[in-house]
Amino acid sequence: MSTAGNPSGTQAVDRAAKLLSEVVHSAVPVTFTELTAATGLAKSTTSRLLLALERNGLVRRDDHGRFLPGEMFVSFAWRGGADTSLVAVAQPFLDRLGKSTGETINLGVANGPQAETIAQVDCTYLIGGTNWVGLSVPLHASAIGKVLLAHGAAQLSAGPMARTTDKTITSEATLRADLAGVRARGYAVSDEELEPGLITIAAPVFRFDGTVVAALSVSAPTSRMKRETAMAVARRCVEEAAGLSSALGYRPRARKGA
Amino acid sequence: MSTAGNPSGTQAVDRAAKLLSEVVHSAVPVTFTELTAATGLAKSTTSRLLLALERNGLVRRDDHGRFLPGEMFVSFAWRGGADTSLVAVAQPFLDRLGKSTGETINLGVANGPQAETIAQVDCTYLIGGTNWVGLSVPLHASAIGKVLLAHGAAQLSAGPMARTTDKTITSEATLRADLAGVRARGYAVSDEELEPGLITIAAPVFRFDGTVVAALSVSAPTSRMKRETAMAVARRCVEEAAGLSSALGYRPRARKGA
DNA sequence: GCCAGGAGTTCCACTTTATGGAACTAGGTT
DNA sequence: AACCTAGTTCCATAAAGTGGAACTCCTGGC
Repeated sequence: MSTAGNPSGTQAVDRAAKLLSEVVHSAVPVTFTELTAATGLAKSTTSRLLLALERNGLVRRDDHGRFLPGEMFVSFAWRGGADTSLVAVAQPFLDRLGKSTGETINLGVANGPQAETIAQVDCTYLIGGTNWVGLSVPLHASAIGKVLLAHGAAQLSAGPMARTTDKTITSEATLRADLAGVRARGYAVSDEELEPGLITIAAPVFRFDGTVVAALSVSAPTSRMKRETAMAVARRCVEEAAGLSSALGYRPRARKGA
Repeated sequence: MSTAGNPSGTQAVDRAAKLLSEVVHSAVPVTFTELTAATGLAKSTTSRLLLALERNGLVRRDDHGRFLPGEMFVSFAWRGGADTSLVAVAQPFLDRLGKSTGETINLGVANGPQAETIAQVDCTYLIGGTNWVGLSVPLHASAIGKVLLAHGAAQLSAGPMARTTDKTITSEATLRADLAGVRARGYAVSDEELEPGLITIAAPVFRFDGTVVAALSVSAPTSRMKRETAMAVARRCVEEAAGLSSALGYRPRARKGA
């Protein structure tokens, strides 16, 4: 009647999915009336579809009759769905960042007293990063590690900080100052601190509750990462990390979602 | 054609939901063919419905074209859907336990060095527990706390253990022995260890990965909780806790789900 | 206690939309 | 190259979904 133009014939399912999406993406329980308004469907249609969704465990009602995501979502979440699918959610953001910078992109998380790379997009040049997925690097020397440290997502192990290049930060005071900078700027830089000739910039990925769960990074040889380039790259990196955070339910300042 | 007898007219949505359910509840990615077989739908129908689900972010395909839960599920999980909905999932189990014992039922989780009550069903007697939701109790003196401790879901704070009654366990060795008993028996008992005249029995609630996330408890005045009653109550409590665990995706011994 | 108004569900004639067999396309295997 | 197997697109058919109106159930006002 109004939306028109469905690629193929699946109106009922599409409408049901739209309702579901409203329910799931809302931060608070949604009322029947809000749903009819949001989707523009007739009351009768909305009612029937919601009943079907409820019957199938896709939505449930709270004690005021408002709609919440159903058993299927909850069960998925409890089964650890989130833990196993960070890479999948992140992929589009990595790809985009890779396309716009041309450099090697990585996603890293804390793994004990190290930073582990869990996803990568290869650079478009002949000279660049090899495959780092599965590799763990020292927290204090890598950009990803510094982001995780700066936001309390990882803790340094007790021992002294290993030196891997002559630029590696090994003093606790220097590191502390650097981490403060990371928080202030919104991104971390490792300028030949891990390997000579390698510059990496990394930005934090936040979860719904504001905690940092991962870091997104761009790595390039010093030859391709001059000061001005670095600024632009850092901005893009922060942008994509913010996009990913948002996909994970992070809402920067507001407490109640739209 | 076969299933027949739908309460009301929503075939397409029901079928789509069934497909979705297969995908979400499977431990591993599901192939197109498995889905046609599992649901008994025509290839063309399956194809159209899956396309619709995919278009709406309810399923996605891995690189082999197999189906996985989509962005909507992942996003829900990352937003902490699990954290906020334990009570909702648990409610039916609490209610059932409350109905069959008539006593005060609680659900508790670890909160720092204490056990916090997050849900309750009031007892059917005039004399019984007041409202404990939101209250935190010492780990070593409460049944819920002992369950959490016994399964590594909570850690005692460093200081000495506070005595609240003359039966409170305050020696580390005694507590350690008691916790071993909790693991062996499958439930914990606090017999006037928190408050004189109060007996509580608690059983662990497991998550998909076998870790304990909460404890389910039955509390009664000593006057109503004699030895034989206690045994029956403990059995019911363990039963319901197991049911709840199962709802959270926990599969006791098997690794692969049904 | 009764009536008014809002919220949601059920009914039913209408017709749009989903259905499934068959034809078709895309990979992979012998 | 011929032959499977897996999956998508087509299309006539009819079954399923649609929405307006009637109906039921609450809730609050007076």
